[in-house]
Amino acid sequence: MFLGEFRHTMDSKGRVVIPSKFRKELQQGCVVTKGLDNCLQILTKKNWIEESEKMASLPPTEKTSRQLRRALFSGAIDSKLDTAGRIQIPENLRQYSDININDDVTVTGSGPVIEIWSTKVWKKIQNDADKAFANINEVKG
Amino acid sequence: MFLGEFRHTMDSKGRVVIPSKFRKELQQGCVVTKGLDNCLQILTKKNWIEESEKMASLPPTEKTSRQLRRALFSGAIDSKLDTAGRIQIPENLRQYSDININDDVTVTGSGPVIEIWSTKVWKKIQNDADKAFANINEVKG
DNA sequence: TTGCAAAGTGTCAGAAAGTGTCATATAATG
DNA sequence: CATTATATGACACTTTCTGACACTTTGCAA
Repeated sequence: MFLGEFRHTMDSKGRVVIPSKFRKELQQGCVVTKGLDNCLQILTKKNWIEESEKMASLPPTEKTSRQLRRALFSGAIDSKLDTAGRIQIPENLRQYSDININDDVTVTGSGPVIEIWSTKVWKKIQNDADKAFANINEVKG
Repeated sequence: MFLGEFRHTMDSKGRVVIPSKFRKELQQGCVVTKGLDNCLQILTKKNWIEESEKMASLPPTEKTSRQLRRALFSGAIDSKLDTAGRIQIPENLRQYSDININDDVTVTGSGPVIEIWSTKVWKKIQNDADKAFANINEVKG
């Protein structure tokens, strides 16, 4: 179970530090995938296998299942932490998440997965979420 | 399991570099075939045997299965990586996939198989695939 | 047959990208 | 406050990519 919010930067080689609290669970390797709203997700090996097996069992003759398979697998990458607890983010995922070299990055624990955000995007998302929350309360009240 | 998305170009002799992460599994030889949606597929020897057996067992009386079988077998070529990790794409498969000499090529891991795309085509396919993927997740969430 | 052109294959070197390690700075903990 | 752990930048090292070029093979035609 991953919890919390952490600020880091992407180093000049495209690496991001994973908060030390998260490292133990990722020791056996992890998979980075595209998440919703332009974030990246880090899954444990175990978690990934569950997700991908669902996908692999879909019939390849159907168009939507082909699409799903392609999106999931092409957007994923098998990885592991280096000795300094960092993870390498490949070019295509950097583009997807809009995180460039030396950018500020926010790493959040989100239950079973870890999410990686461009801090710029994260702030906006959070702002929107807060607004929505405020509105709900106004309506209620 | 093949994962990820990689940009390359087809060299002036019709060869494409296979990303280093994929090479180990292809060391024993591989088969290149026509895939659906104008991509090319690379299968491991083992995978090819399984696929082709499935195909051979389809009833030859049905038109679509005959078509599939012809496309699969006539378009297939037994190949191997050269010492630089490249693979030669024969003329008929280049035409099929719309990849010309010196074109940009995207190589994607798609679970059990590798797919090779003209980057132009891939961008469109990827867009569709990402949409389908986002929809599924929205519904799930 | 012989020569020529087209296509395929092998090898190499420079450039680019990725990886590992260390030292210092910063933060967390008792 | 002292001690430990963590984060970050710097740098060296390794791997991979790419383009170039030469060699081999094939098919065709003189």
